Amino acid sequence: MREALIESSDKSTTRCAICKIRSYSFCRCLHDDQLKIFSGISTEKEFKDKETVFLQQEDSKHLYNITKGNIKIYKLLSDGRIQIIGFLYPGDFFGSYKKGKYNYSAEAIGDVRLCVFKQELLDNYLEKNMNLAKELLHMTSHELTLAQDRIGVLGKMNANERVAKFILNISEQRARIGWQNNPVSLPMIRQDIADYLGLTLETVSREITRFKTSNLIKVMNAKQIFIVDKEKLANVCH
Amino acid sequence: MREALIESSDKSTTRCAICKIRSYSFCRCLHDDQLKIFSGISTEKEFKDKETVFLQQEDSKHLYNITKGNIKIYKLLSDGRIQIIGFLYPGDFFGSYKKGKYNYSAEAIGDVRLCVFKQELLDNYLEKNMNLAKELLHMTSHELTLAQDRIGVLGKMNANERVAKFILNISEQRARIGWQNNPVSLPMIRQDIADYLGLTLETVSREITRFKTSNLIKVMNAKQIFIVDKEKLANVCH
DNA sequence: TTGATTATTTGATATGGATCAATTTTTAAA
DNA sequence: TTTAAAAATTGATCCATATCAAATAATCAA
Repeated sequence: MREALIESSDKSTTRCAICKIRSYSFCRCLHDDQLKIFSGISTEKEFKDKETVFLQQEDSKHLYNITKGNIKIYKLLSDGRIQIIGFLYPGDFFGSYKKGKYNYSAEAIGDVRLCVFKQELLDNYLEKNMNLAKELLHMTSHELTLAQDRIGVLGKMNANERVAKFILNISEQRARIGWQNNPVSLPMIRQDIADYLGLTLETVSREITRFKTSNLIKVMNAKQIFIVDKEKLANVCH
Repeated sequence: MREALIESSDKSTTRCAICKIRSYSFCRCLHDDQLKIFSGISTEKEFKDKETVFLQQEDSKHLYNITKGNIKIYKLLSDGRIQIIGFLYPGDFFGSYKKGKYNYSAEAIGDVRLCVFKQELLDNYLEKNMNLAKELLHMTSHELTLAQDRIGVLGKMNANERVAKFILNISEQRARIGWQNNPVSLPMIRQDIADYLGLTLETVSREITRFKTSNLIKVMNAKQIFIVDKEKLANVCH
């Protein structure tokens, strides 16, 4: 778990002020004068591709906010089966703001930059700032609705529908943070998509091929997918 | 959607003070003097078996807290497929405390009593009471971890494991609110269990029969299951 | 570059759970 | 009670997806 501390406390007083993803993050509710204090209770760290941020069984001491790159959070069954809970984007937070154990493991996909909050410090700050508490509540609540959507996908949808929904979701997610959303770039490998959708990598590959054959998408390369007919793709999954 | 208003505002000033499930609910953080005010911003309503509390597409205006009975929350796909998101117990809350649409539909299982909060009123009260906001954040965060656990179950576990985990979860849930947890009583029908676990009712029935045959459980009747060997049952699913 | 490793696609076969169907049990109504 | 309706069980068959296997493509290190 190599971690590089990027900015010292001296400079970091202005880190939040110049943060490019703040408008997508829970700290967007803070006023300019609060940002200075807030910069002080967080540090920024970098992680390389496949580097572990934390493991499920570890004591939870931090809350993380993604400022650059993607994170995958996953659960491991005792026999090695993996379930990926989510692929996270800049502005998403993960970890835990209360004591206990982490509920999942977190790993970097590609180069990642994270804003790290110590639990107690964040908790203390919440105490003084109702806006932040409410914003965190809103975002956690939103996470919950996303998780519930996924329960619906995994419980009732077939392979065809799951893959279609995945492609559309990724596209929407990217649009949300102002990134190019067509072609959709998939930073994760097929095995990860499979572990996310509760399928095997072979099935994922076959379904993508099927969408390609029926001209709903174009596969530029394994990690770049161009949506040719968004409407038809949407019809597949609802 | 017949709804019976149980207590008038006059008497309700003490309703929270005598509430038996408050210690399991997000309002447990309130002091005695705050309870009087809190009673004023909520009303209690009763629902009968199979009665709808709200539907997914409706504008979300209320947050509900269960004081008696069970609620099932579910999603409906366009072709009629149902995914049950959760079975809720006294002390659990559901609905929405922010404007928008409900993310699922809610229906009573058996006779149910609910504490109903109007969004704006609750939101205003949150503004004045940091403890309550933090408690709601904690509980929402806990809901999120439960939802993530379910993603793991639905994404990676087979029928055998899902049913075992379901029985154990229900048992633990009941223990949590101080109810008898063995034999486990299942208030919902097999179809509901199937729609919760992403299986068919036939498969659920067969798996229960299998556990019965291999002496892990005793089926007193369809809705009462006695766990004979908790350890072995737990070994099935982790 | 070249070989080695990793990722992806495609094919053949197996299987867990769905589907279809019939019977039994339980619950509710008359 | 008796009957009707709903819920649950059990059996037979089918199919979507997993598994096993091989070929191809992309990436990385030397």
